[in-house]
Amino acid sequence: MGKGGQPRVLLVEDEPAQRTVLAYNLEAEGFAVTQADNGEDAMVLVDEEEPDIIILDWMMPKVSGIEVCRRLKMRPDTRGIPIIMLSARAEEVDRIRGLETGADDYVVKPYSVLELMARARAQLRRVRPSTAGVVLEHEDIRLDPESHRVYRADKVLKLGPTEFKLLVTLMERPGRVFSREQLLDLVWGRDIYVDTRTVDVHVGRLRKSLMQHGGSDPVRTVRGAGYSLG
Amino acid sequence: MGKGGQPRVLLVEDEPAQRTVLAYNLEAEGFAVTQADNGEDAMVLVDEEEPDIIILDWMMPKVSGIEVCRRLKMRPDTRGIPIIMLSARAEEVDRIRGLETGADDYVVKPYSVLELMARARAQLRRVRPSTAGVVLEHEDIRLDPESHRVYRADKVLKLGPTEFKLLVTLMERPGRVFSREQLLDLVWGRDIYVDTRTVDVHVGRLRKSLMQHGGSDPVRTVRGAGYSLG
DNA sequence: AGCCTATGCGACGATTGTGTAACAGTCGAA
DNA sequence: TTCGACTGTTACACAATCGTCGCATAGGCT
Repeated sequence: MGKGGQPRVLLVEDEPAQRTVLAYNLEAEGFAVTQADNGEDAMVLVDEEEPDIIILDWMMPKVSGIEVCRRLKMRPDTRGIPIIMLSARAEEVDRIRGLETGADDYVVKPYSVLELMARARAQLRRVRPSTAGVVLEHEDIRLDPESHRVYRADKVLKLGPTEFKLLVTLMERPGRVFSREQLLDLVWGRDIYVDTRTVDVHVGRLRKSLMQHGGSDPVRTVRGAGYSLG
Repeated sequence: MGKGGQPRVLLVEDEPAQRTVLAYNLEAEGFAVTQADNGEDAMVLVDEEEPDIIILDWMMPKVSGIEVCRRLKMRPDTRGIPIIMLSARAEEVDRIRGLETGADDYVVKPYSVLELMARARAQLRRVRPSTAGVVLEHEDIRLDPESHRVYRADKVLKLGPTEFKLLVTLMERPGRVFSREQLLDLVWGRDIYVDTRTVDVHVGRLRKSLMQHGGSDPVRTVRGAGYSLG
């Protein structure tokens, strides 16, 4: 996942009608969709877009789906990306071969769109090992991602969802200065159109939340550059 | 159990990417993990490490998972170790054969990591009834999985099946925030397609049931994230 | 100093997430 | 069969939170 927002899916399907329907539904479900209609483009887009998951048609001109799958599963940097293969019923015999090639799941046409979504989400959940278990600490601030709780000097703080994500981001690299654009990317999500000034406001809110029981301001403003923790 | 409280798990999976993700998560969940990428090593490590539980991939080079399972269940000294088999969807037909071979549970890929953890804990609890863990407790709520009964302040509560499963899930990790998707996975099951809002409704019902004799609301809503106990 | 830009902050409607009641469908027991 | 318990979905209301604006203030230049 881009860190913050929509999961990115690369949809590779040569049949335009099917691709469009699928893309529409995926977007309605909150995915950021990149489309390709052949295997060659797909290989390029994998590098450019760094998708979180790939939905791949089996039969395609030029480079077939299974070939794309095989190549991606051989590269160490792309191996981790889950791949869901789509296949027409007639090709069902090749099912085993598909999974052997490294596909993570397999959906036979005609499929239920709901089912495909559910499987896509399942894959994302499987691969993304949540930041669980790691308690972030900085000075007297303690953040537990698992329980979604933030403490300062052993007092529980109350923060909104965006403030929480913002704090997680800052605490993952204390001292590092994040530009407003970077924060928008990391906290809000990649392609979301929001004024960069909004970051200021939320930093302000985060500050207030962090100091709700007293204490000094742990957030540093770097004029002309951005913000950092400490 | 291992000496220091951590349950030891032997993880046998030949695909490095999957093994790594799983190991990471298991360790984050408090397991002591030993890894093997083939059946032969697995057999040796069973003796050397004396794991409390084994997670075993079905398909593997050399000695297959099912073969490892069969051998271990024949030896009197290893028969008692619970084995959870992992299998790709295409091999689902072999399910019966897997359980016949003696596997104690069976998880189909793609699985939710959370679910796998939950099942592993369930197996450990089953094998080790003497150890505290049979009866789940949190504050004044007591849940006895054996008798399927829930008490609060020594009064018996009446809950429906789904409410019960939901409460079990939450009580297995008090404080941890579960997203609606995770709860759907853990309580309803992975290939059931149900609206996430349904979770809200059942949480509401659980709340009412838990407070039917008075008392405060033990379920915490984490806006934008999910629910947790306490 | 004066000027210009970047930032802090309060206030405002708009949006989103959640709680809950109501409803219809399913299932099993009597 | 009829009954009752339970389910998943929907609709509505309310509250939390959001993004933007306006203006005040602070910082960095010449």
